[in-house]
Amino acid sequence: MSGFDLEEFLPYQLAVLAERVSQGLSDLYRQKYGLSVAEWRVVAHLGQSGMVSVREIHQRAMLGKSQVSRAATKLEGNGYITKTPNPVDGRLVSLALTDKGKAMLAELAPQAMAYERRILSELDGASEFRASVKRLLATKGSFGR
Amino acid sequence: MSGFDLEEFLPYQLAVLAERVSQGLSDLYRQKYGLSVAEWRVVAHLGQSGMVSVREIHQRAMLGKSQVSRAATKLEGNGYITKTPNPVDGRLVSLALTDKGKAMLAELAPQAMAYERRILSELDGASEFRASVKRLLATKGSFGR
DNA sequence: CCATTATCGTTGCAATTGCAACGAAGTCAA
DNA sequence: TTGACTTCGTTGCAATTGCAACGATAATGG
Repeated sequence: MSGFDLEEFLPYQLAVLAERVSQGLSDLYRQKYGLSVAEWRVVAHLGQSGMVSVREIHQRAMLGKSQVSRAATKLEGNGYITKTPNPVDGRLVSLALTDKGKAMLAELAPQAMAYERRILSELDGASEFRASVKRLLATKGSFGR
Repeated sequence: MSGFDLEEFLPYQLAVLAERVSQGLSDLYRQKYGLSVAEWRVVAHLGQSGMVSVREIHQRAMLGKSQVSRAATKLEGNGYITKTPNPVDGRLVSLALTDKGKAMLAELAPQAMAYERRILSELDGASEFRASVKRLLATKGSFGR
């Protein structure tokens, strides 16, 4: 009717694709460990960063402050991470993986990477696709304003 | 620490990218018409399909039944669409744009397409990127199971 | 024709979420 | 040092969401 086709519209396609990919991945860590997306991201981030504040994860993992705070509380309750006040700056709370948390990540990480490989194997020009994604992500600030 | 880098992880990148793109777009239609994402998708879908049932949109626009139902109710309340029981199958509710709804879409569609162009202009191999996205979307069913 | 089963859209409810407000802690300037 | 201002993390609250249950309608099978 109008010259607008939702199914050919990039923002829509990206939303659907991201949702699908995220869903498939979440099956991995939800089934076995009951993690939410936010919890998974916190754990994954801690895996590479060692000991970080809530704020740092909030910024780098694209999660709201509340999400990180609540995810951290729950992860602590399950024994996957520790929360300790930063001795230098009392406002900060340092998060770190426990041994149990590390073990969980050690099991999940290979599966996650295999999942990623499975997705990319659908593509011929996978490397160019990834480059495009990174290129778009590098555009700081929403595209709109 | 572990060999897992969240920021280089495709599912994460896709989620962030989709969120960003969606956010920028939503600024367009939220500011002027107060539409939610679900409402926008319903309107956009109706723009090309004419008269469709709730269920059809539910399937094709990747929205939950509840989302479509509630979006439709609100859109009807604002005078953008009509809801009429299907005379052939009494279970179905046919949705269609009103003139007011068509006018809104006629104004928003060009802006949305311009926004899409702006995003793609960030890329050199834009067409290949789009092809990859479509290719991945064509993979029916979550990648996981 | 009737009984069973399936489908559609709505709605109640519980869980999740974002937002704003808050207290605690730190910074800065006078 | 003190007072105003900023930053960090948590929490209360309202809004949004998904899920399941429901009533209404249609399809199926005997």
